Amino acid sequence: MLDLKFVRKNPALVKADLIKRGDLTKVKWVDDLLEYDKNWRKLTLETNKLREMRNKITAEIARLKKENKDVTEKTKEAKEIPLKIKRLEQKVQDYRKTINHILLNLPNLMHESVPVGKDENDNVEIRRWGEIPKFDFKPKDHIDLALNLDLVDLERAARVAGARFYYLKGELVQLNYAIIKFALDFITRKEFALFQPPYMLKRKPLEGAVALSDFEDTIYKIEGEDLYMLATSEHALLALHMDETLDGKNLPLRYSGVSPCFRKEAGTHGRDTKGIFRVHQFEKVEQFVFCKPEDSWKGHEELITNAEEISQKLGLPYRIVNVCSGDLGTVAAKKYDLETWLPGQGKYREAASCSNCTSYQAIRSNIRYRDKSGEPSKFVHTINSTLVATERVLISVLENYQQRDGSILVPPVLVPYTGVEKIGQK
RNA sequence: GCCGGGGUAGCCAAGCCAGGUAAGGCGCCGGAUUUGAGAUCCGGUGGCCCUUUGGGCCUCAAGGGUUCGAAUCCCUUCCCCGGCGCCA
Repeated sequence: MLDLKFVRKNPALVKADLIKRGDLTKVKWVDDLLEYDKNWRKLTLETNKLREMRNKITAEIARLKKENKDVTEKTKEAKEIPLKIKRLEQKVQDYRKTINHILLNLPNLMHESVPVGKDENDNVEIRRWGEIPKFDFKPKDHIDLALNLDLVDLERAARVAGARFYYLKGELVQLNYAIIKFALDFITRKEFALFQPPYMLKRKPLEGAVALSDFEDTIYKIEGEDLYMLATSEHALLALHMDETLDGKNLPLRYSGVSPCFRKEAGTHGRDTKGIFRVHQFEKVEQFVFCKPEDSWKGHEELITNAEEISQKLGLPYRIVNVCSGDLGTVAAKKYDLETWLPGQGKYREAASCSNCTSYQAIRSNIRYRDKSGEPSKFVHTINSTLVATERVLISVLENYQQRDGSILVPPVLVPYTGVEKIGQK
């Protein structure tokens, strides 16, 4: 979320950003926020004055008792204060809750390079890599390819778990783990520290990472417990340093998480319903960086470069788009999507996503750093990016490496991991 | 899941039984001293608010209660350690 002190000083800036996002209803919230903040500060001061008075009388009583003097008079005087404090405190808390609620629902400030636009159609392509493969036959989509080779079972998955679930089978399971291991080796060489995080998180750490609407739209809740299924290891890696003040000389902290990801995919009915493109669970290797504010934009470029390098090594053509203001999401200040070419669909589709969240997650999660002892702490910046989301990569490999006979060549860099050069050879 | 012991500042800890200004040590930062380093000495070392060379409030795992006053007493929850149980 935004820093209250920042909004206090720069309300016009915050409003202008909301207009750029096309989020006009929230513009008025900024004025409301300032009003609540004013009242909150006024009552906080009053409460503190009362506390001061109480503390003084209390100390007086302690002193008199030590001298064995009568305290009934003072005690009577003191008895009246706590009730007043309690009443005021309640109001202070109410204001604070309202303020926090507004802050939690205001989106991040965007970087100036974010294109203004309404939806994904306004995203701006900034570069392409790779030759779009030419086939001397009509390329199949990943569903036909996988079903023909008996590499997935979607019907039985639907019967036992529902739509958007799948059984991966045989060599596709091997390929899946080959990609994960390949990615882990890659990111280890880049000196990222590996983490396999908890696959469930409590509400509080999650609130530090995501927009509140995500709790309804994307995140699965465990019934009867304060636990939520992990939607991405990004959330668990952020939570790792919740409420901590990091030592500035250890920054940046470069982490990589590997985990399954569980998502409700609410509101996507009718889109990408077939196959394993949009599913309720998948595996992902993630990059996550805690850094100083002045380093986050450079870091953002580094993470997308890493994701691109993986696609290049796998030989998968892709393009990078700069996601526009209307499609950006609440927490990111800027986001690149990496879209790989899918011959079966004849278009580029999202395979990875790289966001600079600036201080937005750090403030929500209360993660600071300090350069020198005695200096005031500052909020860190956080950056996250997919390295590989395995199911999306599986689709891309299947479609780009398909052969006329329906078999699939294994990308050369994966052969050491799969032990075979071709999938589905009779 | 049951029984027992715990959670105090960046870290280690005293205080809790018996309510009355959060000891002490380490680390770190700054200063003094020194040719330099070390040793020594002095000061600092979380968050918030205000009329900001200053002042005040909050902070002893979290939340509530009792009290003029709670780290200390009572209740609830979370987490850690040990033992038992269960277990891939």
